Amino acid sequence: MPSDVNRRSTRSRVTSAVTLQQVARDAGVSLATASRVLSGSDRNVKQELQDRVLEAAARLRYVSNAPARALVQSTTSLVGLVVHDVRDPYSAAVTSGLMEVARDHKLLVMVGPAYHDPALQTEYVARLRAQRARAIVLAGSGFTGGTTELAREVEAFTAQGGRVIAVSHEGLPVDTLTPRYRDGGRAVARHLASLGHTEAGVVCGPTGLVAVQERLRGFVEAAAELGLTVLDKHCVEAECTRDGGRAATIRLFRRAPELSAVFALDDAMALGVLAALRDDLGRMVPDDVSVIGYGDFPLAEDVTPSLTTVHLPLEEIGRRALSLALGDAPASPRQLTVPTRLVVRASTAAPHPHGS
Amino acid sequence: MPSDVNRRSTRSRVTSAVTLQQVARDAGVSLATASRVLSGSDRNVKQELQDRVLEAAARLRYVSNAPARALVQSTTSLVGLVVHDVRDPYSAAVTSGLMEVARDHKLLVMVGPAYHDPALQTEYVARLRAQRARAIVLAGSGFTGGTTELAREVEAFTAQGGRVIAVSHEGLPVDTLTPRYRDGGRAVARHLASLGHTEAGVVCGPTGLVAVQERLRGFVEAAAELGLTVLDKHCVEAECTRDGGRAATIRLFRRAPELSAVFALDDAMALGVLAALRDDLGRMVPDDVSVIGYGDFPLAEDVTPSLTTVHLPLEEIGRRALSLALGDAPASPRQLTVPTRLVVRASTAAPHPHGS
DNA sequence: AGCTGGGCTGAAAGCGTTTTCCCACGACCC
DNA sequence: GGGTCGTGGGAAAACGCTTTCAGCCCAGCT
Repeated sequence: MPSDVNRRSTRSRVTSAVTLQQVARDAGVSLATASRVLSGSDRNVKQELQDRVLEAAARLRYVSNAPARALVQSTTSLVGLVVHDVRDPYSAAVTSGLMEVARDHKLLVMVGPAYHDPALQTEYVARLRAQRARAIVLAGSGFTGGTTELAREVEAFTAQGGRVIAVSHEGLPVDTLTPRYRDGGRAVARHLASLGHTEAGVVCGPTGLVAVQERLRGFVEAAAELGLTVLDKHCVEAECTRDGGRAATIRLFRRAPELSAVFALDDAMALGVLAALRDDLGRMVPDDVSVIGYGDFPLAEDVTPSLTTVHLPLEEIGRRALSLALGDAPASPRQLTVPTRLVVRASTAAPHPHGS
Repeated sequence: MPSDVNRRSTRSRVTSAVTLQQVARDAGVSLATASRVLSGSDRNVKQELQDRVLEAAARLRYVSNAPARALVQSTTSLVGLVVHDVRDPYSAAVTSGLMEVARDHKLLVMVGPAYHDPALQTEYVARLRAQRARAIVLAGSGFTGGTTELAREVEAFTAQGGRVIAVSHEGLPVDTLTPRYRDGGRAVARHLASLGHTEAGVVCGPTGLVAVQERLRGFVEAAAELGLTVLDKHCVEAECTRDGGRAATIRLFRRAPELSAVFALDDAMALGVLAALRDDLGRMVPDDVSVIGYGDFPLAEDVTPSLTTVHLPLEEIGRRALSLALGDAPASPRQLTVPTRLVVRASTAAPHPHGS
């Protein structure tokens, strides 16, 4: 075995990476043979040479240069994921599910937060296109409008052979995966009606978001059918945070102190609803007021009382999105859905008799 | 302008990506000139040619092939981040901070969860090395031992010119960034002592984790100095979750019902402590018992009562880690620290007079 | 014995960039 | 007016890999 290799691995400030050429030389074979052994080609290589190559590669801690590989194979093992904000538990759940699949396929995941900014999202897709990512999952929660630049960029990406899956988006010419938000809203109405509630208030997020619109719509539709009264003025809008929910609840009960149930269109807001009822309004949940959230984020189970809410299978969405992205491209964009499901916990109960 | 370019952009199932060669041809210049214009070279190019190239590039929606670029420049715009679990709020905070810096430098971030598994971590570093990532931040929270394979891999990465920053790790030959956990523990003891507490219990996470050990150590040291009694048997260990904290608290108060203060070594556990005191033990916080957490995760402010806890500047750690990684490599590995800080909220108060 | 064919190996092309090197062209100076 | 320099453009090499293609060797057949 040649000794110049050893010399190079001794003490220099920065050695450049070990190349396949070096492995080949070290094993006494040609570049081609080394490549065949290490890149899992279908060509046979005699056992002895194989061993020599593997041994040399291990000794030098060789890992193949992915960019070089990408260049010749014109495909990478990279996938991109665009989320709203990595700190947001919804984004985190989708990410986690997606990474599970990524690991099975030995793919690396590039994650980028878009903070609900279409321009950021577009820029990010462009950079993923430059990287020749194999697939992109857009899970930054869809806004209505402002997506034509994004659509252009997505088109350029798919044109060069990349696959894109959008979650809860609309207006993109790609496969789209959407939770059945409306079903969840309907289930909430059914649940409240079946408990005997006759009137409910809604604490609502920004109505510009598709997800919010759909949740509300399902709820209102079903409520109407079931005789559950939901007045427009009992539907207060606020920021999609705990504080937003709290403030909204205070406003809501100032207008309608007699309400026996509140539906928060998001779990974070539901937390605020609980806080407001307990700390600001002195109402017991669920004895005086029932509270329902939407999303079923990890803490929903842990708060007191534990939160009745609509479960979104976010990890499943992440898994499914990437699985789809790695499968064959369909002839034309598909609209796919995932089910939502009401999870009844301790924050809902029959209304207090004195109320009605 | 040649028309074969237009033809190619019409309707074929999968067009391969636009290349610089095509842009050059389209602009009527050489490959070299096109490259100089688009890659921000320092060579001058006459204004007219520049315009032609830029116009062609925009028209074709050209983005340069990052792998090809990486090959020739032998550097990429990719950085790797290893966390424990993307769903974990601590990991998320570090990630978020790091991504901020990444965006400023136009870097893409590859995130991988290691789930406290050294082997996974090692494999991940190897794959990032293959990608020729520019830097890696290891923020998967350090375990004691089992890291020699990881160290090897990290060394191979730095040998090929990559930079590595470890957060809360030990035993790696790279710059290490660690919160001053012990200071935080000391501050907790001081706070409790100054409120007049004379004895405290501890709800403790897995003692195998460096972070846990240090937090506890600082607390115990300072407690001893200040005359705050912390008996070994009042130090109960459990899983680092809400449920773990809850169960541990019940055990703790069965042994020592007279305790006026509990220090949970992690906020998630502190939530469990609050739940146990309220729901299982019927104690008021902070009137009957003071509770302190550690970590200051986003919800600490939102629970009731809001949680006094030790703030870890996780986003700052993320930012700083990547900034360090992008800076010059020091002659020898540095040990860097970030401050921790007690945040006093509503879960701590002077002990109830009837107790002492 | 001479040929054929199968099984392996190695030389070389090519992937899309950046960058070096060389050349042409004016301007400038003596 | 001829050399020298500076400026800007293009040809070609190089990056590290995969893969095609040609070549070698030996077994098997006629």
